[in-house]
Amino acid sequence: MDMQFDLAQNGAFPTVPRPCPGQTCDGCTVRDRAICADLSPTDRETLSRIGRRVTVHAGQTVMWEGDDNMVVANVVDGTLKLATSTGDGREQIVGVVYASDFIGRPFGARTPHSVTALTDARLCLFPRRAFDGFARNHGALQHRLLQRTLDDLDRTRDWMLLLGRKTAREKVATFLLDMGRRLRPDRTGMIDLPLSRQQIADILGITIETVSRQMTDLKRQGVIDLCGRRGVRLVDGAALEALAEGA
Amino acid sequence: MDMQFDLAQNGAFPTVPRPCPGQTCDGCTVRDRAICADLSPTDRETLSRIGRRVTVHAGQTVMWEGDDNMVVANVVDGTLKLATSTGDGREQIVGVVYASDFIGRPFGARTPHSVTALTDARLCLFPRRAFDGFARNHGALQHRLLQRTLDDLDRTRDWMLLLGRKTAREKVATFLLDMGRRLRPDRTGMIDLPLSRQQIADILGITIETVSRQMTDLKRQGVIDLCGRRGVRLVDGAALEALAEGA
DNA sequence: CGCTTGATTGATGCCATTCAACATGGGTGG
DNA sequence: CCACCCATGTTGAATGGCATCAATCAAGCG
Repeated sequence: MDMQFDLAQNGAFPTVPRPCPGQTCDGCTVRDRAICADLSPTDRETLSRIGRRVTVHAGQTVMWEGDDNMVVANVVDGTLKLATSTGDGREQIVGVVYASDFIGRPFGARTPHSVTALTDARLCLFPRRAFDGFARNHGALQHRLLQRTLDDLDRTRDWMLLLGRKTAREKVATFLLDMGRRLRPDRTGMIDLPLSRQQIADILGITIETVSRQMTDLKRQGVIDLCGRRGVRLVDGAALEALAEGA
Repeated sequence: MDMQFDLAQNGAFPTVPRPCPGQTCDGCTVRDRAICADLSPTDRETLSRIGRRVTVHAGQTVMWEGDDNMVVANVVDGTLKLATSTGDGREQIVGVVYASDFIGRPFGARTPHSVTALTDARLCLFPRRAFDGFARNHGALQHRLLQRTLDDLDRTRDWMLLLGRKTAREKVATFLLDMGRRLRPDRTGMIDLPLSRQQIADILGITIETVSRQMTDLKRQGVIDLCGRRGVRLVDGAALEALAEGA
């Protein structure tokens, strides 16, 4: 892991990322999908003044598991991973967040898991305590946060079935279908995975070699097509569905 | 699984469990730990009139994965499991709930996972839509629900590390420590597991035989002591901690 | 007592990991 | 622009951990 390196190079997070002050909610691309969507213009303005826009670079870790919980944020742009790891370095990715998602742990003293940027990303960052105070007084915000957390919990629990009970083949097939749903293919049907093999392995709870073998197997079977490191085309979706369920 | 049997015997849930009407919040044993804790007496009274007390028997399934989402509930007494399963019958337990916990999926049309009683249990049951409506208008309730959901999400994500990255030995050790924290031992230090070997296996994502082998191994090492089907004594907690982290 | 259900133990095989070599390709500096 | 390099990905062979199949054991119960 290059976390130590990131830390040395960039310093601990809250003080680090380059702020882009002066930016308001007016041009915000996620304004009506993020948790602030239901706020009145004046409330949104108030919230906006609590926070600030920052950018983080791919590989940079935004929050560390177990640290004092200082900030929460909306993801304006980019992709980040949430992860935990064992004492001896085995890592499990417990979530991947995209534009308009919310990160951090409101109403809690500790950061439950690390947050690391997979791509360059822009965040709308709030000091946690200030955000907590604001949320307590704004039911609409709190309601959206609740909805989002309930959805996250459902998805996370579904993923437990994959981690605990599915074979490597089923895991990879499920993962590819998931990506196919989330990502827009280009005109040839090719999609560009936002994750390395190692990251895929850390999501599925298997090794990088197993990911690679399963992918080439699926290619040999004509179910998918591989192109370069990150390109995949889902040739036979129905077959993938079948394999994902254990056919 | 005897789910089909339960269904045939008792009918689909919402109409089934024997109601115990007339009971109020006054003598409720979980009143100040459940989500209703922060409500004013009059609000609590209102909420109480929306719901009703029911009892369910061990083995009975309260909600079915994928069904229309009709009810939510407070657990007054007993233990229940939340589970999902693959088409071919492999099951993964995604949560275990105890007295004062909340079950069901507010603000959602579908039940995301099944809920089954592990012991006889008493529930304070609410029609989902009515509960949703009440919650929307009561920030205190919604806030507590949010807190609880955030905690659940943290715990669930932690469990993903176990499912995805830990060995059978580590899984069993972690499970036993978790039980040791949650359950009160008797004067000899013995604790009574609320789960069968099959259920433990379904929580840890391994087979019943592997659970059994790991337990007897730990016993041979003098780390734990086994007594009957459900009795365990954690003899050497420090050693267990070490094994849980991969020593 | 037999019957049933749950738990333990044993034998065997397979899938995923591990260790290792090799390929690829994106990026950089000469 | 090409050669080189390092990170990333693929492939191979061997090991081992866990699942599977199956027999035995231990309780509870009619």
